Amino acid sequence: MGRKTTKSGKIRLTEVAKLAGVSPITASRFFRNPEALSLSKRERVDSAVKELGYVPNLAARALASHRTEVIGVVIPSLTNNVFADVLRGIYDSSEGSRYSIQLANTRYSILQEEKLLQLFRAQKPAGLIVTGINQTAESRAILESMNCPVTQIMEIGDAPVDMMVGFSHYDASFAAISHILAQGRRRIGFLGARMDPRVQRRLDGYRDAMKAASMFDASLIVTTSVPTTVTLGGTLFADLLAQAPDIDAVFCVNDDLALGVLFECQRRQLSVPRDVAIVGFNDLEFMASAVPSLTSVRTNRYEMGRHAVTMVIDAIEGRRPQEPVLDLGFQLMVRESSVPPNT
Amino acid sequence: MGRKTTKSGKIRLTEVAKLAGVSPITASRFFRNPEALSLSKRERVDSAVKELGYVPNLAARALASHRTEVIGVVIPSLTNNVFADVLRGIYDSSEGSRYSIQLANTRYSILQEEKLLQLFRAQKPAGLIVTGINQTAESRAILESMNCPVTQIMEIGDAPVDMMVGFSHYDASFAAISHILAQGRRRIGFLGARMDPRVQRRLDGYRDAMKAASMFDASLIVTTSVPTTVTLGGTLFADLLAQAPDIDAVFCVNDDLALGVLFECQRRQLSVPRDVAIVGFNDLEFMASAVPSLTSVRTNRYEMGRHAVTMVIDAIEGRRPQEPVLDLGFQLMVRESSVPPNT
DNA sequence: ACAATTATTGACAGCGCTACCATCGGATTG
DNA sequence: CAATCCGATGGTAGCGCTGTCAATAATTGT
Repeated sequence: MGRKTTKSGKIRLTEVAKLAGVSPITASRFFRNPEALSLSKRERVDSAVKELGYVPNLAARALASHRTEVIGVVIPSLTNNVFADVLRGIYDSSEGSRYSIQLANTRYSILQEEKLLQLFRAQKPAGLIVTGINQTAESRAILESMNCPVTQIMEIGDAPVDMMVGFSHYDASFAAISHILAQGRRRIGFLGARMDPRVQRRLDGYRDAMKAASMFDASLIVTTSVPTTVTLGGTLFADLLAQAPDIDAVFCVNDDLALGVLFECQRRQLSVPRDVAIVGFNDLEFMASAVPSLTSVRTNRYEMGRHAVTMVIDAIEGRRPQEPVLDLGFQLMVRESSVPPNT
Repeated sequence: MGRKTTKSGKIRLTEVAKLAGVSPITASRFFRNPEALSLSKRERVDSAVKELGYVPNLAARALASHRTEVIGVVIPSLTNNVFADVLRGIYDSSEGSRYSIQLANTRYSILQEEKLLQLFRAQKPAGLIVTGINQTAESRAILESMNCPVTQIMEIGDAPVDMMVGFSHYDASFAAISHILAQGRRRIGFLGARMDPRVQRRLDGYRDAMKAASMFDASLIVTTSVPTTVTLGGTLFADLLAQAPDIDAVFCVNDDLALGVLFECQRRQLSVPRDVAIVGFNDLEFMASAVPSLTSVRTNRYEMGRHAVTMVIDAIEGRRPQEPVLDLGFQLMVRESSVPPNT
């Protein structure tokens, strides 16, 4: 009579309920709201589940409950190291919870984002994490109509769809430029690639900081919509030198560009930081180990992912945060590339 | 009477069928096997779907059909650039298909992998992509019992669970070492971190190439189980120099380590390649742009992702490949860091 | 021209679970 | 002590779709 088979046969909730001597609905509640069961039944169901090796059928659950346990994540890039860290935070935080992550990649296209959100809407996710605050009106309408918690990540702003976790790219950039100015540099170039909204705000911070110091000059700015690479950093730097040969510092919107600039300086026998100071953005791991070590703005990417998931899950389960906008800030990591060579 | 509401109300397949004047099952077939419908009905259903803005309920579909349209992907790391490229290929190829990707991260733990595979088994995915060929016996048993196409990626071997796409890490490493030896270098150090199975095979290739040239010396090898970073490359190189001061070349199991070695050489005023040749692995983008440019082994990561998905989808739909093992090979990208300075 | 075959189509039942409400003791209250 | 309430439990009905198989229409061969 040993039909307590672990074989992936027909173990449904009904079987569990039978073994535990309760009704199926009680067994169902064991998973969704165990506190509602009396201790004795809870234990009986628990051991029945274990004995039978029961695994819930998620499709049936979703169909019957009109809900899923999926958190959708919309990011613009899979190759950008920045998002790799965010994703790691997201996956780390979602493990152990009942929710699973469904990833979607917009490739920096807001139209693609709109399509992906439509897809998500059809799936009725339990929660959603989207990148940035520059959705199209249509995307925003979808998000607002979704009837599930939404967290916008990577930056913060005034009008969250629901919740936000990020930092001010404008402030971070402003702080970086202020630091460079404080080192006595006057002709600070700006190098930007793949000018997404967050990079635009870094440019705004640069512009305002330069204007505040009466150092602004449009010919110090070189940008392109091309995706970032290290090689591109060198190219942009060459362009910058061509149009403003007297620069004494470069602010790069990300660390890959900064590394490219460093290599280009080596190629041109320019001394860093004597001839040119270099400051990057994101503080990827290699920045500390370059020669000279490179100054950068550290952002809390992993934590951003963790918080985003936690906020969404908490909101799904009714624990809404006091404050919907969470500012994770940034830190300027001052290194050799931006301070006087002989301090 | 204009109840052709686009409002996300109650548009089920039944409504579509009614509007199209067919039975629900015919409407259902429109999605799963449109060729089976007569042209007239196909068009009627098609326009009904569009008019009503019908979106299939995936949960109901999964419940009724005992299948999902999910392809599970098991990778060991989210931060490793190598997998970022593979993932990009996977997501790019899955877009436009009916299948969605479910990602899971083992963090290089084969026990974690086992757990994740158990989870996947419960969800009955349509297909599975797993990293490497070193699953536990238990994992392998799960994979074989899953009754869905499985593709192992990143490397190739003799006994595929089902299909494979990758390349020989042993051969790639052997080729790299042969190249360095051909440049007249004799004391070639080996730097390895996070010694996962694929890195181990690179070590095997190194060892055999060195032995074949009668140049093998265990004191030339420095490895650690710590995860790779650029900084670690410098540290390992320092260790190597300490235990074998006479080295004239370094082979690094990945490009991050190689970059770290380059920086460490700059710090120690060692000339590359005159004093030390450097060769990396993977050919990340920055290798070409470093000063000097760094030799590396190019691997077709993006293509690996693309092929893996294509193979799985084809197999799901009954188009099994002639040859279950696909070798994508590698290319040695010879650059300044490994050739004589004055050629 | 007629049986045999093949392409289309539909009826029925049910996938495994949970929403909704009903039930039923027992505790609380005036 | 009856009226009320509450926590714990169960019964009934589907959720929206598709597998199975039978029924019908179209096609073909001889």
